[in-house]
Amino acid sequence: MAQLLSGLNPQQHEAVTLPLRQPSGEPQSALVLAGAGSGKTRVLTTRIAYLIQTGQASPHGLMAVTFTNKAAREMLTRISAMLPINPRGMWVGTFHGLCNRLLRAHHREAGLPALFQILDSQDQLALVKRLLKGLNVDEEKVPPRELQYFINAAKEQGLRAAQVEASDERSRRMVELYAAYDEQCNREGVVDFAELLLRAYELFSRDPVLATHYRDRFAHILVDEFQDTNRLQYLWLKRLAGRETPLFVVGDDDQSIYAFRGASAENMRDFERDHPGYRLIKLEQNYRSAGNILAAANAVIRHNRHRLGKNLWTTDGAGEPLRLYQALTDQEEAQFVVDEVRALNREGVPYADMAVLYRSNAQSRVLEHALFSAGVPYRVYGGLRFFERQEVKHALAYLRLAVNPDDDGALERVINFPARGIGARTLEQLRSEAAATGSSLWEVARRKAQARGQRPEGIRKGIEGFVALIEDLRAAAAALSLPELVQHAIEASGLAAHYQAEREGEERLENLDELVNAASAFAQEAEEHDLAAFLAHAALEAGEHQAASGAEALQLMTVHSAKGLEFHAVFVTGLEEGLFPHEQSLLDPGGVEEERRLMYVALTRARRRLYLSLAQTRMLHGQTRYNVPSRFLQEIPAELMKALGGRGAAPRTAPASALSQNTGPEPAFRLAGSPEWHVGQSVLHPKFGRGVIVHCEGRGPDARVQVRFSEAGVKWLALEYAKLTPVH
DNA sequence: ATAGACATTCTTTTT
DNA sequence: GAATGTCTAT
Repeated sequence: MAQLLSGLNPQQHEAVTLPLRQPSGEPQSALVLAGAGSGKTRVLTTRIAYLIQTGQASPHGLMAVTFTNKAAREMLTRISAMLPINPRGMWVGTFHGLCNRLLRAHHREAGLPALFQILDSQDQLALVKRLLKGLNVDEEKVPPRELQYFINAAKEQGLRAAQVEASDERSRRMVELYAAYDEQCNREGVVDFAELLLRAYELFSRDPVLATHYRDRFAHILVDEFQDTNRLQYLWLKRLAGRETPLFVVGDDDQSIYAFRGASAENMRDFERDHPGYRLIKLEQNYRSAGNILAAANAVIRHNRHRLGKNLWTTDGAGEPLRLYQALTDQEEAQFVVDEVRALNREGVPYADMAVLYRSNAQSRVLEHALFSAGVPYRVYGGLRFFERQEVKHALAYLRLAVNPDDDGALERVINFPARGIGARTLEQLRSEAAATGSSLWEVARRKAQARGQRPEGIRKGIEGFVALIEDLRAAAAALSLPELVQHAIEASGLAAHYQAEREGEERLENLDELVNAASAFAQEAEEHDLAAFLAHAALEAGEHQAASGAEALQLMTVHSAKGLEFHAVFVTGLEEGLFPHEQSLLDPGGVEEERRLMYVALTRARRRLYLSLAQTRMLHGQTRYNVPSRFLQEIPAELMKALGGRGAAPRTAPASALSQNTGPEPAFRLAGSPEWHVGQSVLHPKFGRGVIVHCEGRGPDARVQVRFSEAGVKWLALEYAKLTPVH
């Protein structure tokens, strides 16, 4: 025990050993405000170990919820390092993972088929599109993305279609479509991410006996990254916790970076209201970063209003100054990163202990190019994930059909991939018949195949072939082991042959092999190893199953995915207005503050060395943009920073103080030297050739011109995207 | 029916 | 620039 608690500072100690009851007998809830690098995960895991070791909790009676899979894994690893217990049976996981577990166990009570499938956002969008098409709704009128967003936003508030208040015509329409969407999901036996939570939440209201059972079981609920929870997640927690269960939540309002996804700062306030006598513990001592880095982070975050208030400090020295580099172009910025990274590596810093951070994934390309040319090993997080690759999704779709052939989404995805002569017309027939009879596409297809199979000339092709294939897979699912089944599906479906024939198919084949490997790994590790569980795993954990995670590689990632990590040296790149803070964020009220929190997260990832860089010119979406330094740079006291000179003689860097001159409050994004377009002007387009402007319309990003091209005729072009050059 | 050209659209972050 | 959707030629 002493060993468990040794080395904790007074606040950490208090959090870990906080009694479960208040003197009054009320449950003692706690809100631990844990600054970056203040030992948050340690407190959480040590408390769990402490509760178990002192007999105040059993591993079985405790639930710990995290936001990401990464955090859940880390927590499990640390717990099993501290305690001689098998953590597998413990309820430690993400909100979605735990809800999935709950719904699998009680699918009947939740009104779900035993083998319900999980839609990731891609699948969800596809379903929305299919729905709109089926209802003959013009995609111009109701953009699928907006509907998807509307549905998720409602669900994340805990609202079903019938409960959404619709004031105007448009929202009434959206609500109708939301209802139709849910019906479609039910027909297909599929569940989207938000639905996992909403179902589990409703399950407890609908089934009081079950609710009581779980309330009695989980005498302890601990929540990580509380600032990132949304409304529904909080409601779910409250319902599960009941009156008698103390909630132990850990969070940092300054690191709330998912408000855009419905994470609600309100939850922090509601927590205070809902838990009278709760204990507030602030962890402010930072064990990660040098003084200057913390000073910079504190200085930046101070510009936010409505904070719960927290200031990081350290007993460490000030350390080095932050290094600022202002490049002329994004390529030069990338080169700078390459040079510094190599220099640091020569000094003995392992590549894996350095990270390059950026605001958006699109920025990684230039960096990757420079690193690749220089032969620096690197690894990119995020981007296209393993289970999101098209070949993997195709294979998974076949497997999903083996589990549940009524899954129309999966069926549409692969009924003609690889091509087996089922074209748009055939599919259209299937669809209309399915709509008319209220059955799934699979049922219609099977009926058709049977009817035709009676005819003597029934050669197995087209629909018949497909139906036979799926039936074969269904039979195989019962007979083969998981990896064997995956292998069989890849071959029997023709996917393997298809990609073998394709010139660029090699990598895809490798990924399919990797899928078989993933299946055998899953079968070995997971407690449940049937196909349905594997498919759920694929949906919930899109997987960093990224190409060989080279142990000794520089880490490239977005600031979002860097949360919770730390590195010896960190490069925060692209510190430009419009990029970071992102231009989209400037529109909504809390946007800039969220960006600032993001900046705070970025800065606090560094232990010893922190680089800040920007480029005056950047190629983005095929356009050159001329950017002004980020406002966040001005918020860092100049004396903490040292401006680095560029290579060569040209004075291409500005001293820190110079940064403050040209950043006004204006949204500092403009297209440099963007010519004044006017009617009658001659222009050159890379594809359409020469033409003359005949109409101008709109301003800013919406500006469009109509051009009469000598070859290509008359076209409307959006100035923001079209690569038009003026001709004089 | 299908592949491939061509055009259009959207570009923030993720369970 | 990429990914998706649409049109066209086979």
